[in-house]
Amino acid sequence: MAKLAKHEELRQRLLAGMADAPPHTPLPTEREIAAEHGVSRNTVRQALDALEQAGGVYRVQGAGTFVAPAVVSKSLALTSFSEDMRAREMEPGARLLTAGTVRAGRRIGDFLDLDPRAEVFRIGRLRLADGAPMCLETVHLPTARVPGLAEADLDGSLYQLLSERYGLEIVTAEQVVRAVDLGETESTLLEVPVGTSGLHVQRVGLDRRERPVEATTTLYRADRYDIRFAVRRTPAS
Amino acid sequence: MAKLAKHEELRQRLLAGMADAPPHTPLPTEREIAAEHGVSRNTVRQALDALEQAGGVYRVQGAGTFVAPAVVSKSLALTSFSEDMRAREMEPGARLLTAGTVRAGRRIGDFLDLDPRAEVFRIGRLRLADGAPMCLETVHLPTARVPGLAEADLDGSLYQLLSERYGLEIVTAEQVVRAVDLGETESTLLEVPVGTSGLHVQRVGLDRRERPVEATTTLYRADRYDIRFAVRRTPAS
DNA sequence: ATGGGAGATTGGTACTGTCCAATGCGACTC
DNA sequence: GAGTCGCATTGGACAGTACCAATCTCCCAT
Repeated sequence: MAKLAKHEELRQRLLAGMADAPPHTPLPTEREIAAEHGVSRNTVRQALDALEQAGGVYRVQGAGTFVAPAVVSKSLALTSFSEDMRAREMEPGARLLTAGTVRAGRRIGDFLDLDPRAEVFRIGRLRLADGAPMCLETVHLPTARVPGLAEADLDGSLYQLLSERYGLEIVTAEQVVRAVDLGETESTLLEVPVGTSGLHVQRVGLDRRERPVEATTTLYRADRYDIRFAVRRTPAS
Repeated sequence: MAKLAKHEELRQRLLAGMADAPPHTPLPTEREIAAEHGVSRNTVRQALDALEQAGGVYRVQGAGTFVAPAVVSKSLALTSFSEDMRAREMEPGARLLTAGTVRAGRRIGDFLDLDPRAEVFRIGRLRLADGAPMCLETVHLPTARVPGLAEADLDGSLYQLLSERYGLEIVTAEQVVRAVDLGETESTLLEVPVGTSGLHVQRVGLDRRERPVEATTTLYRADRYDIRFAVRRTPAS
């Protein structure tokens, strides 16, 4: 059990306390929370900042802090396919299509900050949800950074593998979302009619120092998948 | 000129200073910045928090704070169509298609927290970028909250109008993104072949108290538009 | 009843100070 | 020359205090 920071533990406790409160229910005041939990108001504010960021509460100066109503969605987080599916209450699965070493090429080389001729490990998988096709996923990893990676390792969570064996922690990802017309092979694998549309997500996973670690292209079935997230007004300039 | 908070002014100054620095350039230490700008270290941290959140810098404990490389995109912000297009260096435009009062119906009533029979003002516009069709936009506003709104008001920025005349400030929005097959009328208006795919964005704009103010459905041409954003790992639970 | 103003309440901003934890560099050892 | 150990540096975490700004409430005048 890792030792948690006070503000983080407080955040979780507040979140748990809010679990079954109706929207717009006021939380105790910051000063009250501070006294009640034996921490400084700074720490309370730090915890509330995180909750606000995640869309769990909203704050109004002079009025208080309130439980936010979940209109459509919470803020987006970086998740693996498996986590994502479980959050949608579906059972994740996978079928390996291809795995091997190829040259990066212009596009992938660009994403991963590599020479186009550099070798990358490419993994193609058909991802399932509740047993039916959900998306086609193609992962690219620089061979140099994952020596000894083999097909045998591809059962479990890729992120977990990268973290535990290679010390590669992906903390940020940059994504580009597009709508595309599915080609023949894609349609066949996803079991949808040719010509229907799909949701195309290009992702570059970055480590703590914003260095690219992994590039993934995912093609979702439009009829089974959508992306939900909250955005906020940010100060100009 | 509004009086800005110190942390906000500092944020802008730091951002300006970083403008033409190559990626991974270290910023001064927090203690140095504090001394240099005559503020406390807390204030510096608050400014850096905002920059980090926006994807402008990254921090490594024990090492320093560094300029983040812009791999594909900065974090997503809530923007109007016009702002969005200008950020993409295109000239925004609009052609009014329909405007009038209709009943909310199940779906929109649900989004806006209204009775399905309540009246909403509906505005349909074809949005242009550099003179060519970019998307179809349908805005829904509760009639009760925008009394006296007329066609004549629909030239300029809708958000600005809502803010100035009705005191409705949209600070948050929840979005659902899907890929869809375009129908005949849609394709015709967007000037693309029938059956091609489009990017469908459903947005609910919320005020400071997370009350729904506006619901917008936007249908983008897949060949001209994509959505870019950064996601971060968030603590479990 | 109704409108308005005073004051208490609540989140927002800011400063000072202290200690902790991760990093990285350099000296030292083998 | 390669590894390793220790210390200075840097961001992270907290406490405590003070004052400001938006909001809400409640009482009073009309």
